[in-house]
Amino acid sequence: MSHQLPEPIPAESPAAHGTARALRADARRNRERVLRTAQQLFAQEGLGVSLDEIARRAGVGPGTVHRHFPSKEALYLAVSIDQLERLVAEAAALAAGGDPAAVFTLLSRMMADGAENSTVKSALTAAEFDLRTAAPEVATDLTGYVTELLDRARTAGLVRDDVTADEVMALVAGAFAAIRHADAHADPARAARIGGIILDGIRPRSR
Amino acid sequence: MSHQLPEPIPAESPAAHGTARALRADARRNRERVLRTAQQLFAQEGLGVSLDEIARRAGVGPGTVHRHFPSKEALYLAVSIDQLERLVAEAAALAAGGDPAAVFTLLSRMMADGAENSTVKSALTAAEFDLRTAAPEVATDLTGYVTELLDRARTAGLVRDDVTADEVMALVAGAFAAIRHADAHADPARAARIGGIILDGIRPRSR
Amino acid sequence: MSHQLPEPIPAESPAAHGTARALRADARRNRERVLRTAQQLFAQEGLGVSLDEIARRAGVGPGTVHRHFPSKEALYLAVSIDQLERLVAEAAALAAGGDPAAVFTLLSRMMADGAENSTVKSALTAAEFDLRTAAPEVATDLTGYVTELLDRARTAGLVRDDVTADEVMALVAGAFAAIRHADAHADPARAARIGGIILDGIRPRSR
Amino acid sequence: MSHQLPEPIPAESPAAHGTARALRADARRNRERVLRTAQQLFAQEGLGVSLDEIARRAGVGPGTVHRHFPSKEALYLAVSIDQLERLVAEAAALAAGGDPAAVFTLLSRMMADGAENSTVKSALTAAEFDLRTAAPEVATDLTGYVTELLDRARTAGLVRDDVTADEVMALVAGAFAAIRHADAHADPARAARIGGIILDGIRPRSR
DNA sequence: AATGAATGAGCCTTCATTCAT
DNA sequence: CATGAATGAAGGCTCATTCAT
Repeated sequence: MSHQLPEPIPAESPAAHGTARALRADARRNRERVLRTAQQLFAQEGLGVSLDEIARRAGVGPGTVHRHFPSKEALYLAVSIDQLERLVAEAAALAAGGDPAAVFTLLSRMMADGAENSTVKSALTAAEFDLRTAAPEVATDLTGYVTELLDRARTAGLVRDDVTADEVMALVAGAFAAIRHADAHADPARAARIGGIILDGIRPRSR
Repeated sequence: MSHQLPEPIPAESPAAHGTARALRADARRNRERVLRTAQQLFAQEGLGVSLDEIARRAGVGPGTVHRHFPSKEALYLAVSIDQLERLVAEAAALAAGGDPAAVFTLLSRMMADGAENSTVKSALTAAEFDLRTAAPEVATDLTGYVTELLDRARTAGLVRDDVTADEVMALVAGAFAAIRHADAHADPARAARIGGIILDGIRPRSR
Repeated sequence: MSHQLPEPIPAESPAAHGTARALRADARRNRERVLRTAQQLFAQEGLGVSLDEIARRAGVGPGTVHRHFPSKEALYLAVSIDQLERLVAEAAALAAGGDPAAVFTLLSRMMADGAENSTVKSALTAAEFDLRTAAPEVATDLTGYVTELLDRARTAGLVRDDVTADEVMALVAGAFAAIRHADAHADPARAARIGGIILDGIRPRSR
Repeated sequence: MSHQLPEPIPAESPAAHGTARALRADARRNRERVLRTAQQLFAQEGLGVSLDEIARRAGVGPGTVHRHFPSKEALYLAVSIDQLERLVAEAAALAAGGDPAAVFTLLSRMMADGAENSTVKSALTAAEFDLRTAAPEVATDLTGYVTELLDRARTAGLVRDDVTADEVMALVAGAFAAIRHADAHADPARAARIGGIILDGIRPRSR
């Protein structure tokens, strides 16, 4: 939402004839294609994939990739932000509902996402490029929702008193890594068990 | 005969103290230096660091790195194995003692190591190069000790019945990632808290 | 549609003359330049020349060489095949004519080529990389024509009965080496004399 | 003979005690070993072989190779000269006999040598390093004998009037290449046939 | 005099980025 | 705006040569 692309104010556009509009639609389609392709390839092969490969698979020239994403880092961040935004949308929906255990739903969902698509993991882990610096708002948005849901669960006695939202986020990143390490990508039951153990860790020690 | 150590007229030698007996020691020192430098740089910057950079920082030529470690993978594996071997040694010591809670000690130690030096994490995660293939014995040894200590703890009722050694190892890898994600490398207390939450997850739900 | 040639408003185009239609022509020119430079340098210095040197002398970057010829072997083969194809064309033309002595014309021509440009020699010698494997058709074509012309000459009593096409080819390679060894590259008369001696060897002992 | 190694005048040697003599014998044995190994490897693999490989196979350290042959070129030239010297010896023996056809014997022998051991070929071809510059005397010696034997054969009407010793040498180099090209190294009969054709070329056209 | 570790220039190749068309 | 050719700075690795022992 607050992260729209830098768009040259379509209303005021000096060239409002048909062809320009068509091109812009094309451009957007290309951008989308590159983004999607990059997401897949980053997920499958890691950050090592070359931009040429991404361009080839997206069916565009390398120059086109560059026009939309001026550097590899920019593309990587765009992919990450894209994924985060989806999570934020889910978090918002859960926050709108009244379930006190919604944090667990959200966290499970995050873990599952990460298990399937390790780019989310990378996105959150932000190991190589700094997502928090580049797109502070989305990250903040997500943390905000997690905080809200966490507080709600705490009030209901469903999570330990001493655990913070930051730590919970870190644990999600940890769950990704754990699932990945156990090669449990493809075994949802096993991935769920590992994620479950970590979630159990944030539950209160029962009396 | 012709291969005797070339002793430059021992009587007249200007430096007759112990330090003179180097050479092969020098080679070993270089190897050690490269290994240590690589450990640091891999930990700090990831596998992306160039061998030339490692050589430069170790104060040797690129060829020297190559002499000791004929490929980047070989160097990486050497670093990983080196670290694993230390863990195995610790695990052995703990197994020799009788503490039923020794798993927790070992796991805490592993997590702390990983927090300080994410190469251990990489070593365990073995994402890029396959450690399990290259040095199966060390990895097996470690798993063996973990299994032993885990069983002992289970017998004492200190861990859940349903958790396996593989999962525990995966959780350690997850803890590394979580600690790293929380930027808690440098904050031992925080790292300990995060690690603690994960360890709590493998404890039995108390009665 | 979206992939049409981007014609920058043809009506207003400042340069509407023929010369503007380059680009792909540029690429082809570069390819040609690299090929020619490689031919020369391989001929002068052997396969030892570095690709960087070839690039430098062709006035392009090393990457450009790589784009057109993905490996040194590929470049070498391209050079060789290029030369062979010219020979095959000549052989075809000679085969089309009716001269029973055409073999000698062809062989002389091959020797002269080799004298000027020892890459042909390398191409035929195929010492380092295997041309016969990589481009079997061209090599086969050439041998085919030689066989045909040789048979024709034999029928006319112009060559010994016992000499085969393979041996003739080998002798051509030998002539290259002989001419090269005598430093007769630049002295056509001398090169011709040496080549002539070898050709005389395949003529029947007269009676 | 005139090409003996630079030997520090044994008679005047300041250190004439036993150990020095023993060591010198060792050194000579090493030199011989390296030379022989280099000969083999150059012949089998070409100039591409590394000095380390030569050292390893000769059972000495790389430093030892360097002590005897200060550069790769020096080693290569030493190998070549060594081979040439053997040819010169043979040529001298043939010149001492009275056979007018001795040139053919010598040339056949040279071709056979080259077929078996392409270093001789390289030595004569002197493609990469310039043998004629580095060791003019041996080359001159050989050419001298060839000239002598050639003249004698010419007088006896066994060779064409117009062929020179230089050309004959070049043809020998050509024969090496031809034999090599025909893959006839291992097929002496075939190699002989190819060599024979070339020799026939220098015979007078029979009346 | 031999050893073999160290050096470092250079090789082939890759790839993010720029730019002419 | 898209294209894709060109660029050129690394990267990993090799190897002739030097040098401490």
